[in-house]
Amino acid sequence: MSNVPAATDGAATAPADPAAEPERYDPLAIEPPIAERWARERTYSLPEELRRNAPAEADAPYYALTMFPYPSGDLHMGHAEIFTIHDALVRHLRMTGHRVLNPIGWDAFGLPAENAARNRGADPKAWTYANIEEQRSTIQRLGYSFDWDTVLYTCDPAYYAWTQWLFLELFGAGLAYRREALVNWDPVDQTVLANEQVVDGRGERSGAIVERVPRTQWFFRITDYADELLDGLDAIDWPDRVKNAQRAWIGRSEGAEITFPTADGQDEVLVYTTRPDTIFGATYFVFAPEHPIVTRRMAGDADYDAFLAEVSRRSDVERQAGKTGYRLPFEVTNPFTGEDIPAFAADYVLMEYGTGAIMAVPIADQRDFDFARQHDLEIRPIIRPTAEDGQLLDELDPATMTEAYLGDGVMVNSGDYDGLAWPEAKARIIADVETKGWGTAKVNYRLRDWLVSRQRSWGPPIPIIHCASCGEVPVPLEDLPVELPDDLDFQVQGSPLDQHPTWKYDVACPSCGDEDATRDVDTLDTFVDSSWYFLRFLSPTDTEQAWPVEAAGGWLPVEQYTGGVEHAVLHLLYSRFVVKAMRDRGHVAADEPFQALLNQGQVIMDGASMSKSKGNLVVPGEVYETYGADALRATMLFASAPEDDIDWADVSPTGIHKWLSRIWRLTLEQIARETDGGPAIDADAAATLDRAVAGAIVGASEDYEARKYNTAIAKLMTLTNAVLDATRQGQGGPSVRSALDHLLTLLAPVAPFLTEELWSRLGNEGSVHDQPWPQADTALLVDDEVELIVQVNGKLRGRITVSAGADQAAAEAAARADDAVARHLDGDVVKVVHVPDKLLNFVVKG
RNA sequence: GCCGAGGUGGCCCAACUGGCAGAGGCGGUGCCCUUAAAAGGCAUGCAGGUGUGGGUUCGAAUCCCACCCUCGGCACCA
Repeated sequence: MSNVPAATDGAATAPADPAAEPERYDPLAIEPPIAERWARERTYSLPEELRRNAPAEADAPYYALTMFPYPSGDLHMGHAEIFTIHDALVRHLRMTGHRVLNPIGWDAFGLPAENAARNRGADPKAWTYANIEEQRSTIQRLGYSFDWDTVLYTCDPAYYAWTQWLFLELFGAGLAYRREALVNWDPVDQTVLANEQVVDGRGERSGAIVERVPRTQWFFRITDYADELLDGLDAIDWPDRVKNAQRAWIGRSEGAEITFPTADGQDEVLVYTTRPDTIFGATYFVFAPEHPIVTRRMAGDADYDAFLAEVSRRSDVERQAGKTGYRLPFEVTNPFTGEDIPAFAADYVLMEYGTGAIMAVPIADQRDFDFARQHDLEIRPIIRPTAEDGQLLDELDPATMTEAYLGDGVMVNSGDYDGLAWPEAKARIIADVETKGWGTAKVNYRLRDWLVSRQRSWGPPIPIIHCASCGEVPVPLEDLPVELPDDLDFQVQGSPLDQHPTWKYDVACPSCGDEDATRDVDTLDTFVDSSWYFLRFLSPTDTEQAWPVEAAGGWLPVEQYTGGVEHAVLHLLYSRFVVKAMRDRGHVAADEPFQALLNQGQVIMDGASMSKSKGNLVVPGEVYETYGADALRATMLFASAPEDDIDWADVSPTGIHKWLSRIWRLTLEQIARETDGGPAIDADAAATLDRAVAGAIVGASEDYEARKYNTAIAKLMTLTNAVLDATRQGQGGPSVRSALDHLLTLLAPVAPFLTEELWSRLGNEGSVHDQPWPQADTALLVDDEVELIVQVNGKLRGRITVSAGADQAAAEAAARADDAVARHLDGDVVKVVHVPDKLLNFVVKG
């Protein structure tokens, strides 16, 4: 980088008149010109050849990524926090010798733009880009050192052409398919949703209670990767809570599928159970209400139709409140007992999980227990509880039980299996089931396929053409992107794209040429856009390929990903799936997209989340327009460790501003002394200060490595105080200058503007951000003498000074010579504990 | 209900593999500067033993057990 002149004209205008007011720290004056220069000169861009090719080891390549923002408006405090953490990380990495790939873009498709169009008549594209422009300007004003050469927008046809390509790749691999299923319908947003987007029975965005409706929709076959998605978690460095959330979401369970014949011999029903050992306790049988055997057998039954209608109207919340059941007019035979047991249709059994039918064991399953109590069904004890040591406990008495028994025990009333502990019984029964041909061992997952189609219009059109004779035909690659029309009417009820007068008809079947073929009118979920954007950053303008495969091999996985925990099972799971699927198609070498993940905490206010309606909203603008970007950044980082929440009511930008002002003043005073030749601090003070510098380098470096920016800043404050102490009488000299140079270098990732300005005012070469990370002179930190604390029976009784590395004998002698200690050594000394250079503890008896 | 994180001075927040509890900040108080206020400067721990009860240990904020509270996440998945 070229030699940087003083970032403002401040240096040139610094007053030589000693009587004049000293120049005050004015971040609002010094920051904007530097920010503009970084933007103009693309200071933090990586050379294109480096990014488009596999990087060399010697470059110490590092892909640091922060979740790209959704442009719903200007940046909020959460954005400022995560970008600040990420930027401190990136700037520190650069100073420690890494070539950092640090891109930014916008997750620019999505419903808010469409809602703005519907409610205010805005053009979704114009609305989106206006918000992006506002965010970009704030991001640059705050000094975040992104690479502006690789900006991407997911709503740009140059981007979504490749989102559509990705869809077709998956379609070609059989990983994208269309089928009818019971799906989540959001009546407010007027679209279907993925399971991951439904929280507590409500749409994640709209908050509306979702309805379960049968619809033909597009899915990605993420369940093909369920096992790998689960096992892969062990190899990545993510917070446990995110891994656990994904494990729970994938929900692997081991059990068996067993066939139960109907008593009339007409049908065979497959059930899935994780507790085949409890089969002797199966006293009734339950089908999902929509189970095909039931709907076939009950066809034309008005009473049952009424039940079905009732059940499908119930929300999840209602379903959990009580279990609705319908006694079916046939029975099912338990293959192990030969008994015929009553059959029900009930909404607590889900068609979408397992086989849609269960054997009900009320003694050992809480839901079956509840249902049995409600419908007065037999609860048969087939397990006798045992204590931890295997000791038999009292037998269960169904008459008095209030809940199912889930603990350890041995089988009873279970034929040949009596007396076995249940894990053994489970293994034996599965083996016997297989031998007899009644079923097989089976692994099941809670994870469902990813529903990706949306009935919305501000998203990438699904690149499929429907033809009466050829079926679902992919749009030929040369015809990508399938572009959105720019004259959509957002006032219509339902999907604007579907109701566009010409768009879907203006196409012929690519296969047979049939003019009656139509385009698929659904768009892809925004989570599809964001499931691969980290790959596109390598070559965002490439028209030949989605990403350079070679380069992707070198840069992926992203070494450090930072972002919010709200994506634990959405974006973060989808991206993992996409990378694995693309890997299997030969497009990327990595197994995982993100090697390490850092989830920042929330920015809250007085213990509550901020919102306009609560009137406790703080926005970045009001902070940086008062105290500057550096103060905003330092406040965020100092407030807490990155993963902890920040309560804005507890933090003080004024305190940080005061500290930065102090650094400003100390540096300007030093510059004045160097100009005027003022006195130097004495040798003792210089030695003390040099030690403080070495200590700060060691401490701050460790903290930066561990990303504990709050304690790193605390150590820099300590160093500032040391400079203050040393210069109290107005002296300066080389040690003070060195301390300030080091302070600025160590502070650069946190406060990039102040440090850049002062670095150049001190007359240093280049940018402070291009300096190598300082190395401490650790010899300064080695003491000849150390203070040893002396305890008697663990209580502090004295302090003695001994030479460093003194052995126990020497330390003990010195300690006994100390009056304060000797006073407590009346009894018998039974033991002496010596921790070299730290502590001596006498254990005294009596 | 299950899983996870966490309870340390008035407040936020530190304390490496157990080893002097307090780094750093906020707030408070006093003084200086000022016509005054704000801003700034200087000084000062202001008093508490780490949520509760046990245990291990020479020694526990740190490890173990039980419990209480707070905050997140997941909850009919057979």
